[in-house]
Amino acid sequence: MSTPPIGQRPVRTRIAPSPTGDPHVGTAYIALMNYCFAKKHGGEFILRIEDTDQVRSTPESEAQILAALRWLGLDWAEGPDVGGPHGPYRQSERSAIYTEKCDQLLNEGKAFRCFCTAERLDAMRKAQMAAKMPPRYDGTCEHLTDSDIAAQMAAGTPSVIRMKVPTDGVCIIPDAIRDEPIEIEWTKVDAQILMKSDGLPTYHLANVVDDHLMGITHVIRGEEWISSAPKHLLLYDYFGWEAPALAHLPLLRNADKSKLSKRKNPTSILYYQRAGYLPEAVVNFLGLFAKSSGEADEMTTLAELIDQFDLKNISLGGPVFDTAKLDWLNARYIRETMDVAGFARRVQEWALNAEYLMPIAEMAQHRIQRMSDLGNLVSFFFTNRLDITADTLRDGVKLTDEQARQAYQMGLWQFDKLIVWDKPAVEGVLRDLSEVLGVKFKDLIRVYYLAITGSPTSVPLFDSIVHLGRDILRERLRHALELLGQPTAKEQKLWQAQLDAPRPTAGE
RNA sequence: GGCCCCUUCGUCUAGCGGUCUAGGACGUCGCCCUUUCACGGCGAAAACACGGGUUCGAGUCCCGUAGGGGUCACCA
Repeated sequence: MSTPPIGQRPVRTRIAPSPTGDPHVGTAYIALMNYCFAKKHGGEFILRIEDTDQVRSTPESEAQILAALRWLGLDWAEGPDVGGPHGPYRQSERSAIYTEKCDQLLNEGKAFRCFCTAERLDAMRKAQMAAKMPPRYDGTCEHLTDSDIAAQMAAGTPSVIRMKVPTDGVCIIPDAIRDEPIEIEWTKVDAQILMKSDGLPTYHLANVVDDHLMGITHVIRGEEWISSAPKHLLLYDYFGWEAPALAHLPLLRNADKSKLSKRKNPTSILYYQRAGYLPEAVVNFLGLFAKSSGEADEMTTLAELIDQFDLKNISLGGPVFDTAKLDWLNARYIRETMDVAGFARRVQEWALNAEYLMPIAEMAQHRIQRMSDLGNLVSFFFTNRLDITADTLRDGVKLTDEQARQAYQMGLWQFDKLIVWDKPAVEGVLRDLSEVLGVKFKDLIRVYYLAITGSPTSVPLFDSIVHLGRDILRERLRHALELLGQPTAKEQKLWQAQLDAPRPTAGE
């Protein structure tokens, strides 16, 4: 019945991704740290899907994240696909648990029902900002009487549940990779919404409840969570649970030091896969951020990484995700860890496999006379960066350079917005773009053919884009902009406005 | 802006008061090897953000300043 203190229990860590997009290298990095920590201490690493955001979560994203982590070799002992004693491992299937826990807080007076509308809260925050005050919930609903609440409920007014927070004192947050604990005053902590009006919990509630129920002993997560750590610690306290040890890892950065983003860098694991990186090289590269390199060879196996793993070795400065060293490592894995036959096999697995080849064969079959024509026709499917110049992009093009640059930049924005990645969606973006730019569809398509395939004529464009995937597409468009000239901040603003302007036949 | 985190070569980092005229790796550049390219070998340029303390002595400890980042959602 009585659980031993966390320090005496077997280590259990988790990765808890939200399935709202492509599998991110940041997720892989955090997962690797959790994985290594657990293995180092003979513990277990588990996977939980945090899909309480009904609007943005998709099953496709979940499947891709699982596949990506598997590809990297970070196996989990428990998870939505493999089950386990603490399931279900998908938060959308655990609603009843959260409702029960939340009701408990409500009954104990540690949380309260709130009927404030989004509009009122918006106005409130604006006013607070204007008055140079930190935007915080103003407590309007905190002291409603039971009859007030009953009346509102009876009237069917939508409501959320918020947690109560102390009005004075400071929250001490011990952090496993920092020498001193972090301190945050309780007055700086907002009355966080625990339960949304759709009846699903927010991250804060679900995360705490699940970490406890799943026996997580160490929460190793990104630095972006530091400021909400007091809420989590308070929840553990409210429930009378011992909080797990916390460790906040520095965030991976773009070259300009901002938080790693797909706008400035390829961030999808799928991209690195498609670009021909080996999973062992990717893991090795990510592991370098947590390994005190000293004089030792930086090429290390996952086993060595685990063996030397220590949270204290992690540098606190956010590392720039610069893949130059990844390229070098990948080259070494290619030439040092496999013989020729092994290398040939890896290449087959990479892109010369039936799954990847089939759609290409379908597109090419009716466009060639000899099989030897295939190489020139579809080589763009097997390369990362195209070997082209600015003049390649102008071959027979009716658009001006400026229009072409707009077409590429706008495409970059619009393709990123697509939730479903299929042929009609891709075609929709391009048709829409031709309208916005006021150019013939045919003329617009040509500049895309050039940037994507490197040739003015090739296999069907929309299918090609779908098959290449959004990451390679993004890279090709970015490359095209590099060649033709990066849009200035002014141009970007202008073009963005042009896209946002209402149109008679609005796409999307 | 408030709060919080962070700060050694271009990048990843070693350094935990004296051994630092600051070490390694990637990248860059040069030379060598070589029918090309790559690999490999040798070598070079390249950093302690700034200002105050503490100390016999500071990259290492303390305090400021500057800079960067994160966060302030019915997203995680």
